[in-house]
Parts: sequence; C-alpha cells; structure tokens
Amino acid sequence: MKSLVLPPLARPEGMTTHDYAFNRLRQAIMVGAFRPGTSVTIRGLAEALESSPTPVREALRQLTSIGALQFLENRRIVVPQITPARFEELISLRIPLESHAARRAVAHLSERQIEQIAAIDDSIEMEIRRGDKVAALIANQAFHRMIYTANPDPVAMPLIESVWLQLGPILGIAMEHVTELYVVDRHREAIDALRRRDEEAVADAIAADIREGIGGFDQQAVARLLRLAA
Amino acid sequence: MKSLVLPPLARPEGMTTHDYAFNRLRQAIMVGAFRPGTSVTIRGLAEALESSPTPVREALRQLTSIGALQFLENRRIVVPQITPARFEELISLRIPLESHAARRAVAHLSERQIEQIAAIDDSIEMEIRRGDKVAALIANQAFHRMIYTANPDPVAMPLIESVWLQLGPILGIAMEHVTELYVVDRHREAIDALRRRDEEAVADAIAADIREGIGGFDQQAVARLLRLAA
DNA sequence: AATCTCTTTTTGTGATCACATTTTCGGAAA
DNA sequence: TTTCCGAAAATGTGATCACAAAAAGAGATT
Repeated sequence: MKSLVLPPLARPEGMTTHDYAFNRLRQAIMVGAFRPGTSVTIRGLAEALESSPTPVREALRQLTSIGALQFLENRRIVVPQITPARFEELISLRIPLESHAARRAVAHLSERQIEQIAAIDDSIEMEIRRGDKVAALIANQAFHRMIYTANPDPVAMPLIESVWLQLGPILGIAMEHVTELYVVDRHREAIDALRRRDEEAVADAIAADIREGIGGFDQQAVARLLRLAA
Repeated sequence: MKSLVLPPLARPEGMTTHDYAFNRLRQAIMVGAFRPGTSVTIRGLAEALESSPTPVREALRQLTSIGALQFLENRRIVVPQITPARFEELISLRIPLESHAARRAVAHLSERQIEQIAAIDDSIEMEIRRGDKVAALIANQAFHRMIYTANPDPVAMPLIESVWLQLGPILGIAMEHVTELYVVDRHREAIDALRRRDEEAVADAIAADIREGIGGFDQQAVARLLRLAA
C-alpha cells in the first residue's frame, strides 16, 4: 500500500476533523488528483489525514452523495469510472445549469464584484502563461463560482459543484496529456455582458465557454484520453 | 422530547443500517414530513430507527450534502428554512434542469416505458380522487423520475432529487392547508409528445407542468403558507 | 414578572473496538 | 505456467465511550 498524498489545504481554526477531511478530499477530486476507477480505503485516508476512521467515513459518505465517489456493491470505495457517454452527459448538463445560474446572478452583481471577476480572469491567464495547470484550473473555477454565488440564494451552486466533481477525474488525465493549455476566452465576452447587465448575453457567453472549453472534447478525444490513462 | 415518528419504509434484506436510515429519512423529508426549521438530533433519530448514532450521523451528513438538512454553526441539525425568494429560486431551477433531463431521455424511452408512464399518470389521478395527498405526491414524483431515468447515464437525476428534497418541507405545509388537490394536467401533453418523440414538446410540457403546478405558487402564496405554519 | 447565574442535562464529535465480509497471497495440484 | 484452495491480512460496519460544547432548567436577585 503506497502512502497517499493529498494536495495540501489550509485548515481554518475551529474546523472539525470531519469538515476538514471533506473539504480536502473534495478539492483533491475536483482538481483531478484521483484517476477514474481508483479505489480508496477509509483507514488509508484516515492515516493520510492523521485522524481516525469515523470522521473520514462521514466525509466519504458525503462525497458519494454528490457523485464524487461511489460505494460499490462489494463495499469498495472507488472514484467513479467515466465513459465518453457520461462525459458528454455531464457537459451537456453544465450548459443549462450554469447558463441559468449566470443569468440569475446578473441582477445581484455589484460593479465592484464585476471588477473582481475581471481580476480573477487576469489571474487565470497569468497561471496559464506560467504553465501551472492546477492553479489555472482552480482560478477558472473561482471565476465561475464568483458569478454564480452573487445570487443571495445560490441554490444552483452545490449542484454545479457536483458536476464539476464528477468531471474532476478526467480533468486530471487531461492535464497530464495535454501539453498546451489553451482556454477559449469567452470570459471577456461574459464580463462585457455583465457590465451591460445583459442577462441573455451572459448566459450565452457561459454556455459558449463550456461548449468550446472542456465541452470541446469530442467523444473520440475523451476515449483517447481514457485509453491513455488505462 | 416527544418521540419521533417517521413514515414507514420497507427495509430490503441486506441493506446496511446506514443505507436504511438515509433512505427512510430522505423519503420522509421529500414528502414533507418535517417542517422547515425543525431540529433533529442524532440520538433521537437513532432511537426512532432503533439503531446507534454512528450510521445515523452518516445518513445526516449525506442529507446535508444534498441540501435536505443543514448543520448550523452551533452544531444544531435543522431542516432548512424556506423563504419566498428561495422557493422561487428552487422552482426556477427545476425548469431548466428537468426540461433538460426530459429532452435527453426522449430518445431512450421504449414504447413500453411510455405506456408505463401513462399508467403512473392514471394512478396519480386515482390518488387525487381518493384524496390521498401523500400518495399522489409520491406518484407524481415517480412520473417525473421514470422519464428522467430512461437516460442510461442519468446524471441529472440526483440533482433533481436534491431540489425536490429542498422543496419537500414546504410541500408538507401546503398539503396541510390546501384542501383541494388540483394538478394542472400537462402530463397528458408530455405523454403525447413522448409518443411523437418530439423532444422540444416534451421539454416544454415538463416546463409548463412545473410552472403551472407547484410553480404556480406565487411569492405571496408562499409567504402566506409560511405564516400559517409558524 | 423579568433577568441573571450556576448546575444539570443534552448533544455533537471523534476515537476505539469487535465482528463479519472481502481481498490478498502463499503453496499445492494439474 | 496456470488454476485452485485455504489461511492471513485488510476493510467496511456499527456500537460504545469519553469529552467538550451547548442548551435547558432551577433558584436567587432585582
């Protein structure tokens, strides 16, 4: 059993062991630290997190509820397998989900928040130039999240994160095999539309961003990636 | 402490205690057995389920992950409060989510499945005539679920159920104060569209069903219901 | 009657343990 | 070399316990 290494994550004071385990594992999966099909054990993760099985088990159960992990019939815990068809389903779900969240957020964004979003977009490009794929990915998620959570009742956000989590493992594979990090920049378009408070244009820009970004991977490309990872 | 009563639910053989607790609590919340703001305790539920705290705690954690419950800052566990604004957000989210799921399911439904769906619709009307609101509600959910899960990769279904769960508590209030159970019947329209394999018409019928059904509750009606429940 | 204080009870948290199932692995047989 | 089998190890499950924090309650004071 090779000892697990998880991407580090700061632990705010007062955070329960369970909460920390959940957040750290979630982030690890979201940025592609686990391959599809990887199996994890409660005790193994407890050791990696320097805690006991109880809080880890709770965290794992939560992660299964949002599709990030899967308890198999034989009680094994695995990172769900991705097929080209499932990948396509997830992307096609992101589009109405995130278009809707973006449209609903427009009216609630302050000018200052829009400028912060523009700043995040700059940081994405910086990370790309630096070649730090994980940082670019995290910044890209922050860009989307900041828009969607402007809504005072961001009921769609947890669902969106669930989809991101399910896409995480294949992102990890893609990052290893895609040398050049290109990001179709519909972000500028979205920011302009935000400034104009044009809800439909914002929704369209987000939809295009997804479609032309990760959504641009066709089924063959996904199949190829999965073969490379096997 | 008044002893809790949960709607009964069969326990399939071999199902773990945790799984049973999760499913039973989930169903209870989904059909409105708990009021918004109700607080529950781990030990109390463990007693009601005749088990120990451990599996119950895991079930509760999962339920929080899908928005059915909430762990407050002071570690209290409550059924989330609903505001008219949040209610409206949830309904407006159901529309793109379920329209999309329905559209994506059309190509995968067999003729036989469509007839089964029509049969479920008949059972809904029967339960309404009998005046069994909970049964009608469960049948209505079965109607929608059967459509969406025709997709071999029903990635949207868990998200949809999450939204249903969040609407559950207000459904419970509505059922107590709405004497007459009327269901706008867009179901026939959806079934006809399914038979014609008309994806857009199916999506439109589902959207209309939501908008005119529970979505027909305007903010004032919701506020009135919440006041009645307080 | 209302407010404050201190004690008691309740409650969530996390570690540990026993148990049953599953997996792993070494060696025997083909 | 491959297949099969049984012992040993690993693993998920669920109950229990100790602990700290929070809530509830009793009694005194204003």
